[in-house]
Amino acid sequence: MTAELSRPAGSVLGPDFFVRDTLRVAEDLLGKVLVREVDGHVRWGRLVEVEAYRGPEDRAAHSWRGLTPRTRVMYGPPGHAYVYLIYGMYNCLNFVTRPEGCPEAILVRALEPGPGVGRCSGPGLLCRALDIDRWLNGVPLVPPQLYVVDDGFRPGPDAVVRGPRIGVAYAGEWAALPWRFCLDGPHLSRRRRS
DNA sequence: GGCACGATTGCT
DNA sequence: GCAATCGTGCCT
Repeated sequence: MTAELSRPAGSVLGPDFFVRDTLRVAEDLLGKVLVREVDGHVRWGRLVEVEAYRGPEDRAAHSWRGLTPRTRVMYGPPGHAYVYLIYGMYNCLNFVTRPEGCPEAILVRALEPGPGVGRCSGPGLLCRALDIDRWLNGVPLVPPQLYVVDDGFRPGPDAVVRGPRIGVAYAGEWAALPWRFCLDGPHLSRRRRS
């Protein structure tokens, strides 16, 4: 069987999708399918948890400190992967949004696992499950390596849950903004508080 | 060159 | 509660 046959059917999201307002893109990403292909082997999962980061004014965003070697990709064109190493042991995957020169991105925090993907709640484990590391930093989100597909699934009107972003308590007032978007279910990195 | 710390995770 | 583990950003 070929890689084509096991790819999810649908349209690939391009720069015109990611260039829009970052909060809007984050919400619209819920339910879309993240696809990773390694050596012709396809793995995918449905996006159920993402967070918006809007620099340089957003103190929680890496781009808060401006243009540095690490944040260069965030300043680049939309529809590219921003991957960084965290705590020396995990990678985190982001999608760059907004036009070139506007350093914003969306952190991918959890997937509903599809074929070839084990349970992977949390940005570090998700990257491990999909074989995503910093060598993919800066690559465009196009087939076959790494891309996002709209397969027609649409969350129900009340399915989207918003809340404060995880792990950014240092960011002062920015930490409280409801810029984490989830589809409630068993695959979130942290369940909604009762 | 040195040093503090992190958009995490799992074990005590 | 805390250690693992290392690149990044800021300081000297």
